[in-house]
Amino acid sequence: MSSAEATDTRSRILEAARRLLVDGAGAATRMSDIAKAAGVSRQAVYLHFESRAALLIAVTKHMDAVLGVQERLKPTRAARNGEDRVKAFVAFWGAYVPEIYTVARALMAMRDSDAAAREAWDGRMAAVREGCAAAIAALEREGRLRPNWTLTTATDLFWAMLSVPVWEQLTQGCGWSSTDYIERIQTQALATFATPG
Amino acid sequence: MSSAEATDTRSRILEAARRLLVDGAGAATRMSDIAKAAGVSRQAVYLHFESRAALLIAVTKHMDAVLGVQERLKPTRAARNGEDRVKAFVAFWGAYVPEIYTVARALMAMRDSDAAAREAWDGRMAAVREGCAAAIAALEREGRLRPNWTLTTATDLFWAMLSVPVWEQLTQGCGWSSTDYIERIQTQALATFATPG
DNA sequence: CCTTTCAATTTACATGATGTCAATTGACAC
DNA sequence: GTGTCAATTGACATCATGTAAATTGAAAGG
Repeated sequence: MSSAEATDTRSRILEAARRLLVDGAGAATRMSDIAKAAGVSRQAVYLHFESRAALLIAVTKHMDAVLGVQERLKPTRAARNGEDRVKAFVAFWGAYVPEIYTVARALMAMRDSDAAAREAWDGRMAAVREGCAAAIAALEREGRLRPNWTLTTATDLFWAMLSVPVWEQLTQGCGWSSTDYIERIQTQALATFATPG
Repeated sequence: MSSAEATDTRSRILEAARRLLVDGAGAATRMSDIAKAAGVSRQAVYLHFESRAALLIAVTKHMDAVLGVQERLKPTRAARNGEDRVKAFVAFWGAYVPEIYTVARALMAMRDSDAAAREAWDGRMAAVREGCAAAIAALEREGRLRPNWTLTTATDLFWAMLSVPVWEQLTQGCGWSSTDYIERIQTQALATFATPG
């Protein structure tokens, strides 16, 4: 069955790309590396993906399915107050970023040269912003958002605190563990945005 | 006088590069663009600078001189207490980044592919970290550093808050003005690190 | 059995950037 | 004049992405 084989090859490419991006050369991974790892010719990759950018974008989607993002987000939605929600979202994010980091970096690096990559990245980040906005809104509903902030400005800043480069600098550069990152960003977010309990 | 002419050409290249990076195509600026703008051949650029990375690094140094970094840092050192010092450093940074931003971006983008660029960038960022550390240390000397933080962890996080990508996201992405940025990051830094007045 | 179809292969090529090399020009200094 | 040195010109190497065309091989279906 040719279409089943095709799907199979496509998946093999996707998996090979994911593996190389996560464990291998990271953002420096080339199309030929991926082809070799998948056991196909370089041109076969272009048969399934329009461009390097399209492949990277497909890998991120593939990973979301594998990692079960929706499942991981449940505690966030279950939070019973604003403070819990902020903490839950930071905890989700702090556990999630390490798994997508190298792929995210590759996509980020392509933003300058490829419009599709830029759009895909912006879309993912817009989804993260939604999560930030929901947490801030929960605080605000309880009257616990500090008067310095509006919904928008607090969301902007919370979102920036959670950006991938910040995570990168703190964990890769400063040697923070995942737990360190989560606890300290939770602390900062509450100190910044929430009125004392 | 041949050596005077050489210096002159070198300066013209540097200035052309600076102009293109700041006002022109930004990080996408090519060696040939710079040569054309300086009115010399592309190869003449390589006569003065080993590589694109070396040229970018030279541009940042050139800009520090032009922008008078030391002068701008004076208010920071003149601050009479920790809170003032934190605020002064954020104010300095918030006024400084817009001027170096596009050049910084070009250098950042080269980090992956060029070791010299990476080193140069890390060096600049290490200097910024010094500024962060000094401000945090001033707070701590007054017993106003919140007990959640150590000198190191607070410096790490303050430094990350001031990173260029955060500035970029807030000002370019979220539309914050320079004043917005300065005021709000000051607020966040004090809320996070300083015990209430 | 033969033919169509379609994924995949092989090989070659186009492009666009950085960086290298060698021969040449032109001006100024001694 | 002759040597020196910056700069020019033009060709070339390299390395990655992406394109194109001809070919193979296997499965599906009359």
